[in-house]
Amino acid sequence: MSVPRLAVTVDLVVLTVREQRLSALVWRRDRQPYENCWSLPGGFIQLDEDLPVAAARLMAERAGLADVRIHLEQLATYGYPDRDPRQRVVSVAYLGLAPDLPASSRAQVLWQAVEILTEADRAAFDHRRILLDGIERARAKLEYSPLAAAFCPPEFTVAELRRVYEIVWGTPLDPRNFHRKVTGADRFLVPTDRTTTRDGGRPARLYRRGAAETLHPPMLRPRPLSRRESVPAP
Amino acid sequence: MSVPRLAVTVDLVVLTVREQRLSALVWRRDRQPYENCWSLPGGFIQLDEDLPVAAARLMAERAGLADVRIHLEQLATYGYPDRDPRQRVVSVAYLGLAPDLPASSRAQVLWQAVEILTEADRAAFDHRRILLDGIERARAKLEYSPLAAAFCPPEFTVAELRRVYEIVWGTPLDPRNFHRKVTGADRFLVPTDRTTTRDGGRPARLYRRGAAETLHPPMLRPRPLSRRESVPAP
DNA sequence: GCAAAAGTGTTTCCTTTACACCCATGT
DNA sequence: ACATGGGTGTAAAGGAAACACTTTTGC
Repeated sequence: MSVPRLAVTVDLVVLTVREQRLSALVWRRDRQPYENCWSLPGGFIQLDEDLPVAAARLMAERAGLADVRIHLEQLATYGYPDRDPRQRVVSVAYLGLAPDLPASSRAQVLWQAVEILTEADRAAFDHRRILLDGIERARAKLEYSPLAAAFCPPEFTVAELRRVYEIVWGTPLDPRNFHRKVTGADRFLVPTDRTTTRDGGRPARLYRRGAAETLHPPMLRPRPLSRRESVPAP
Repeated sequence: MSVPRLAVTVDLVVLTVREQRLSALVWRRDRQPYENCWSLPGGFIQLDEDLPVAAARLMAERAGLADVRIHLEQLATYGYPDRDPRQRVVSVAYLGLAPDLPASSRAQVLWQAVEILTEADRAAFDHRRILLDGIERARAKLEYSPLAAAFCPPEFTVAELRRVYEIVWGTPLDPRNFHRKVTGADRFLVPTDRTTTRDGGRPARLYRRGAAETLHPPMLRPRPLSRRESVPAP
């Protein structure tokens, strides 16, 4: 028996926080299939190319984000037979978290708020599913990793970091308790000797990312409320 | 330019708890490459086959676990160019968690304790790396999901479940507090009206898996101890 | 001075931990 | 009777949430 060979792509879910919205980098399609839909930036991998290398190359070539240090991690692989009507394609999705960068110079590539992308399904292929998986991964990662800082510029204030959490999770957080938690977490933030007043009010200390790879203790997002108790009658 | 086409495989990390050890299902290789090494069960995907379908098929064909309800989830995808010396192969790894089952009838497929597999590197390809990733995923999943029960038979006691946690994490747990936590977690366990004395002592209630997909509150594994404090002088 | 945002202290509540103690079986 | 493991009660310790209050800037 012969071994079937398939086309393999890497697709990129690149997220950022801009204008108070969680946004993703999308490609506006101007031809079939899925003309006038959006798709994730991506492309075929080369025969001699490792997967993370392909992801970095496509980040430059198709997302227009060359020479930018962006956190990139593998998300998942999608391969059901009819996901691309032209041919069988297995796609390895990567998740990228970026600070608020200018979009690519190409008009075809733009940042778009994720609510707009996910509410009306104008997505090509199964890219809405992939985007949703990437968003959920990002939300979960903020709890146990210091990756919220990947959405921030190299130096940032605690309040800016808090706004990242609030926007990605869609939940308000207490500024005082948040401050204590993140400054107390082990090697999450390293203070600089500089401050800024760019957010108004009293000058805020600027921080840089620390060396932590996981957060101890974690920053748990408020849960909807899960216990079976109700208020007992008096 | 033409689209490169690659061979795509699914490889299986199937874990179980047997004889007080976390064990994986491995294939004993009797030919080149990597003759006399172990490899993970797996195989090429078919052209018209979805990835989870291929994983289920290979679980039956190559792992010898047909008609067994085993939790299967995608682990990660491995694709660096030289991982298979014969040809470029991209491999989508799946993680399976199984109760203590008899091994396949085929002598080539057997359960092996993971410490033995990972300590001396007699692994084919990058299968040691894949196995380690699968083990870490399983350890992490026990915290936030009810998947520990996937290692147990359909009906099990709290103590049997606790032994799963202890063996997978390699940590002793307080039986009393463990009992309270798992029986208190929302829809983790549903009590039956039956008991067993198969572990000796007072009869223990038998439970079945509940409908929960995540654990609230989570079962956090004891952390090594991370704070920077030391004992201050009096 | 006043508004605005940063940051600290304190109280309350709740979860987790440690462990004493009782329970129900096999031998 | 007594050994063995199952299961409950409870007090102490630790962490999170709520929020009053102080600090430091811009205007």
